[in-house]
Amino acid sequence: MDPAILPGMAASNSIVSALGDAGYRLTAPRLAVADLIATHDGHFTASDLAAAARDRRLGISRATLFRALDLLIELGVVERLDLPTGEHAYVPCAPAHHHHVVCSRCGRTAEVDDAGLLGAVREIERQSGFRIDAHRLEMFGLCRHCLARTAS
Amino acid sequence: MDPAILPGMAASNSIVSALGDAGYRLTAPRLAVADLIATHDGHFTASDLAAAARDRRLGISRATLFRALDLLIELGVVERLDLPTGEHAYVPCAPAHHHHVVCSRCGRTAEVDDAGLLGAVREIERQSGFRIDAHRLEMFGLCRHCLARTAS
DNA sequence: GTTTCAGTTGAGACTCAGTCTCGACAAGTC
DNA sequence: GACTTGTCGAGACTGAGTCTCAACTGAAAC
Repeated sequence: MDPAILPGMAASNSIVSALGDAGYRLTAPRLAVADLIATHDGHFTASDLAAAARDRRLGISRATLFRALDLLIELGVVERLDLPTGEHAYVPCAPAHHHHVVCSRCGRTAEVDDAGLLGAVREIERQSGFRIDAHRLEMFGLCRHCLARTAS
Repeated sequence: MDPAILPGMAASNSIVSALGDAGYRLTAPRLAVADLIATHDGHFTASDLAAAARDRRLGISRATLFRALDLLIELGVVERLDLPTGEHAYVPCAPAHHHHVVCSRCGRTAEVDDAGLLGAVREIERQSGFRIDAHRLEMFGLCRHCLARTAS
């Protein structure tokens, strides 16, 4: 194990506690991945994460990184997004059902709750004759900060 | 050019007219791709399309297939979906803004219009402080046919 | 009819995200 | 200490999608 990975570097972090609560071992590579994710402000791609791990000389292999990501997706603390460009990205988030708004300029994301969407989905169910079991809404635009910067 | 590709095989087809209207050449490979897409009932993946082209011995290269798909996406007559499995799929559709409901069992898709979604998006805009320029809603469930089959 | 030229093609190499396998290691249990 | 189970890194592999390049096509200009 690479000495650069030290448990404790990301002690206070909801991702770590989600791992622990679910009964998974809090190994050094997992803590390191959790820490990398926690330091990201908005969404990130798998290769962003791999590059960050390389920069910090964490010595985490690609396979381990993807395994950790899968685990965190399964636990609901990370979600996979599909950007309009077709790229896959990941965002840290709360485990409850919600949707993401992604800033097209800086990559910041915000989580939003239902906000009347469920009504629209029920209406669509009625229109289409489908029984809708799952839905995914992704929104893209400009965040508060980028809007302010554009206006000034 | 492979003699199996004969223009006219897909004469009456909205995809073909969209190509023509946009000023693109109606070449045999493009007509063949349009025809392949038109014969698909629900969504399909790029490799489905490649396999179908191979079965019919159309002699269309992968690059040409992807080029044709890109073109049709640009024209808005085909849309790219992200299935819950993480796979990319494509669906033929109308160029106007709409959303897709995908049957998780048989793959059939239905297009639905806004149905009150815009109100929800405005509310989310207010909540989050973002200016939302684009959104994508995908819904997954069971279509009328699969529901009936399940019930019986 | 010939020439020209942009648009289009197929072949195949390439990239990149994500998966899989395998042998090694580490922690907990007996 | 032996065993079991979970986890690890290395590296090969897969498959979608892209890129390049030389060849071809067809419409327009001459």
